[in-house]
Amino acid sequence: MSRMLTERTSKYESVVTIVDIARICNVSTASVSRVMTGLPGVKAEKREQILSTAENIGYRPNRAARRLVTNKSFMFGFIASDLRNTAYLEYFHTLEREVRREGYEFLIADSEQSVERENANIEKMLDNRVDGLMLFPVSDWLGDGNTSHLRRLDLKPIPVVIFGYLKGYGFDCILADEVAAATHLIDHLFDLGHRRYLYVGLGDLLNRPARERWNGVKQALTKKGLPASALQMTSSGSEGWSQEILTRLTSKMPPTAIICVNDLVAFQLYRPLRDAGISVPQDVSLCGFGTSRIEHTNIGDLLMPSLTTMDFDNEAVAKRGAIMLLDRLTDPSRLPRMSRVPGHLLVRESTGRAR
Amino acid sequence: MSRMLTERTSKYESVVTIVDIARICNVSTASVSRVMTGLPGVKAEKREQILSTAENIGYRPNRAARRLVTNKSFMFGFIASDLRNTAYLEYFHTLEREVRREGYEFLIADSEQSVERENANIEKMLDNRVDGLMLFPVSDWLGDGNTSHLRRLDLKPIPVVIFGYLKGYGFDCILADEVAAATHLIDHLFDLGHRRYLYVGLGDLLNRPARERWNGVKQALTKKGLPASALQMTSSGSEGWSQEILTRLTSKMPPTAIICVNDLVAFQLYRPLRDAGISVPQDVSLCGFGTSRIEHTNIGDLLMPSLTTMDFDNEAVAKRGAIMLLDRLTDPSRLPRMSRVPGHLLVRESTGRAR
DNA sequence: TTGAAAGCGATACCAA
DNA sequence: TTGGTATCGCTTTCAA
Repeated sequence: MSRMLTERTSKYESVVTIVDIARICNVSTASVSRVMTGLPGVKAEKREQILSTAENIGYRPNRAARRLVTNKSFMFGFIASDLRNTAYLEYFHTLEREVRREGYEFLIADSEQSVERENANIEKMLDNRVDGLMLFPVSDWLGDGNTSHLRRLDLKPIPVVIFGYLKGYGFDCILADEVAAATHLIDHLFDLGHRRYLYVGLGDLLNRPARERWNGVKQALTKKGLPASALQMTSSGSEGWSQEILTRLTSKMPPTAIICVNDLVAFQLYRPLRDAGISVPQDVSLCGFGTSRIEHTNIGDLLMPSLTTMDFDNEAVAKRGAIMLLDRLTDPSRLPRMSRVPGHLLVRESTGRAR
Repeated sequence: MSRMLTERTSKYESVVTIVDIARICNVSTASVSRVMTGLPGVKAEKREQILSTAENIGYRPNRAARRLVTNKSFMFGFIASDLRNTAYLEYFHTLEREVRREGYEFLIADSEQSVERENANIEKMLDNRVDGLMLFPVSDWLGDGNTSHLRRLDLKPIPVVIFGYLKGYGFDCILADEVAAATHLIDHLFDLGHRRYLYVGLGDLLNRPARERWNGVKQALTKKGLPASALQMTSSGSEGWSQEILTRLTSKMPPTAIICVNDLVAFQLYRPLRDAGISVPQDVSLCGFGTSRIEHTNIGDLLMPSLTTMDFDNEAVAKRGAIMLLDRLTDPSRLPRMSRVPGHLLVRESTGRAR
């Protein structure tokens, strides 16, 4: 602290407070505060003077002090289940834009797929008295139903929007409609004449979106009276499972359409299929879920053939989520909602008529 | 505020403070504070009692109050020049890991390529009294030298690390060595027998990394006594410029190697080249800069042929940046440094011997 | 329309 | 090893 004071006498500007302004303008700190917070009850002339001296001496309100007395932080918390996933960027970007005009700042934390870390992050956010929380729950990825630590959060009078699926709590939820997406995809393939399908999952037996996609595929096929075959893999290299797929493709009754749990998995099939002399979509149709983008460029568009996929509009999800949070902020007593955003089919080159 | 109080009597837990603990344990708030901050000078027995009652009644220190009195925020600021760029994720992820154990939280903001917004973000961070700031300057992208607003930041006694290039200020800088990277790339191609090169930039005449890459290419070629030809484009669609490239490739003395300003630009050439019947690397070698990753998967690896590129280790950059910040935190008087991290060449299928 | 003063919830100094 | 208390910068009654 004392070093701080000596530093202030060095090259650094000193920090000014409302007391300085009050002294200069010969008014009370109360009046300065009224002006700074935009409250009425200060004569226009004084207001002007206060505003201009504040500007002149470079006054900036101390957020910590303001937070302490108002018990509001003017901050939102954003907790991602795994920030390495680029989809969060799109979410965050949109969310930030949506609430920026309301003057909120963002505290961000990464749970890295760990329930313990998620809990610690929530505690941090509460310690900071965030005015609202956007939470991408780890439970969506681990699928072990381990959500009891969220009970404590539910007891707090703070608006929370869950970006994912969670029931039994008083939170608003927003998520993509995976089942409907799977249904659309099957419809598309069915219309092209496909009757034998192969679903390829990858190390995602517990992952909620992947599970819902698979369920959606099964339901849709069952409704059409068709059998569904799934390949669930856990390895991360493409070696083993792509080999297995090739084997099935060269069997007596091979699948004519392959549905991958996500675009990335589909991408990894391009090379093994080409090396085996199997053409897409002439020999087999290929499609995925969710669009992999890098700076506005769809990777699935670049590949040859370009990949048919069920795209989810992350921006739309984020916008709806932001609205949910803002709504709850103004009316904390409203009933919690769960909202599912439909995806849309991007038909590209990788799907064609069944041979 | 009154609503808050009524709410506290409803389903929500009430908020506890050190006063509550002090009363229950029959000690002063000073002692409680000492225990909570881990300071010595409290008898073991009392310490135990305080700790357990704190645990029991669910006490959590109020960050705002602590910040106000200590004049430290225990927060770092992270200002990205454009968060839509996925590279920031890798940076943030690593930075967060590196400083997490020190107990810092993260305030995040997006400048969206706007100097005005960058300045507003800096003000926000200062208002929050962040203990350190990681700034990706917009000037690196706009290249208009508009950095005067950073002077005010330079006058503050707060550690800042610039992730990018900036001179004339007292900040530490960390960035990738683009010129050396370009040199390596040329060396690689030269060794393969290439003598006629085409550099393809895209809407990045002002973008600092792109400029440095082009400069590096020019320098390297000049040193070898070779001419350099560049194509600078501003359109975002690949239509016009890819046509121009095809024209050059079918001219009398066509380039045998194409160097793209980044991987994404290279990706967009795959289709037009294939459609024109030009094979890579048989007819022309192709390479880029920077690796485009989606969740650990290198896109350049998936494409056929896979793309040769100069990769930059964002994790290494982030780690060095974190160390710089931590170093300056402990010794504010050290001289500012500028550190360049070398890239490394990923030789893949898209480059081969000159024909 | 104004100002005096009482907090907000911690920390840290000083005396005991 | 303790406790009393001033303090951080601001908001917000309450009286004037």
